[in-house]
Amino acid sequence: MSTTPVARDRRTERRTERHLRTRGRILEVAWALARDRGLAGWSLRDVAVQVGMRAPSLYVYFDSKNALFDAMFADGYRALLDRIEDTSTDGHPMQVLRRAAHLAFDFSVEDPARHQLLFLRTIPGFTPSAESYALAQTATARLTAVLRAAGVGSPAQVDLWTALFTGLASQQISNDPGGDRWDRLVDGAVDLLIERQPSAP
Amino acid sequence: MSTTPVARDRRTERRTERHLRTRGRILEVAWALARDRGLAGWSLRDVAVQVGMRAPSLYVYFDSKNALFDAMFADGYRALLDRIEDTSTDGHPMQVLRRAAHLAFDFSVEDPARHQLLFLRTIPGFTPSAESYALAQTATARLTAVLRAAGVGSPAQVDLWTALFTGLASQQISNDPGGDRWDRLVDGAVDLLIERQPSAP
DNA sequence: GTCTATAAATGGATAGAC
DNA sequence: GTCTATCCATTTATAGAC
Repeated sequence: MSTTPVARDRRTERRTERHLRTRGRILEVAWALARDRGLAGWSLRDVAVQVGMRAPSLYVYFDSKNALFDAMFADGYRALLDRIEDTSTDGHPMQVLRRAAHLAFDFSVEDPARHQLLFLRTIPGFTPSAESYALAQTATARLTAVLRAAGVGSPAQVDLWTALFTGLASQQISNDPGGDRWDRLVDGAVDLLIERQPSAP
Repeated sequence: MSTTPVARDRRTERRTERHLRTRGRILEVAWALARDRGLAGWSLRDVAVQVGMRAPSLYVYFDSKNALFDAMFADGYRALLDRIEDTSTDGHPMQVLRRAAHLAFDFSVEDPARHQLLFLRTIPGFTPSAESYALAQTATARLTAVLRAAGVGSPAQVDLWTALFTGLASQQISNDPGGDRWDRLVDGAVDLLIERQPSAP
């Protein structure tokens, strides 16, 4: 058995890697259950069963259920950040704003449980950790920068923008799940915001 | 002891009245707890204690916890209907729409738990009964009629209107509770929708 | 790292006495 | 109508063997 520091580091590394992989699996199962039964409709036991272990083993990877919620919160905002990075900011400002609007709308509608966790406050007793919340602020800042660059400049305009498209998504989720009744209004909503806003020059 | 049919009816009436009064008290306590700890943050035991009884006694008044949620759902929409009826539809369409917008916004913001129960779908396993849902539809129809009369005519416009002001309220609740960051945007949002330039200083 | 066992609390709901 | 007693299920979480 190797006992040199280097060999020990390698073992630790592999162990950490495996640990992180299992953590990721747990996170994925939790998301699947949340999507399937609602954000608050599952227990740690349910997660454990689907991962292939017993509930107590989960505590090796997460300190508590709220810690798992926190990881989901961070994971959700990381996904949003990725989505923002993957979205082109090329073209006419109007096109950029349309892309941004659909990005926000689709991101919420495609996963109502995630929408609920990230943008609503519905889990009694859960508050995101400082680290996770910082991630949320980063995502918000990144989206704000895109909007500013496309002419939606003032903080008030950004706030209105946010309210409008999360509002459309919320209505779509609650009142027409699987449909497109509010989806069809997204482009028109962008037009409304652009045409009415005083242009820069 | 009186045994005539008339006397018996009077007793039944009083008993029913008392029953309804107790039901109302239970409902009020449930709302208070929901406001205080979140819509999903209380148990039937909690309600019973604050009403001054034990949990099993609640079943004389409600068949299940979901039945209590259903009563709260109906109660919330009745409150919204009352609010609509109490709001004047006099004056310039612009004034009417502003009143309607503040009505919707304030109704949500002043009671986030009610907003969550009525407008979001966050209680796993709860679906409003047909009767309660009919009440919701009545309220929606009533609000739609007000908007139509004030010039927000098409269904798409009404949908956009709804999304916008519930969206503003949601943001206010989640991101600036107790503040007015999104409250200040309500009047400007009305201006946007009624095809006018934003109001001058 | 995973398990069994179990704590310890909580929850919704029912039975039956009074 | 209200109570006690209790069921029965569930849940988060911990202790400790392997």
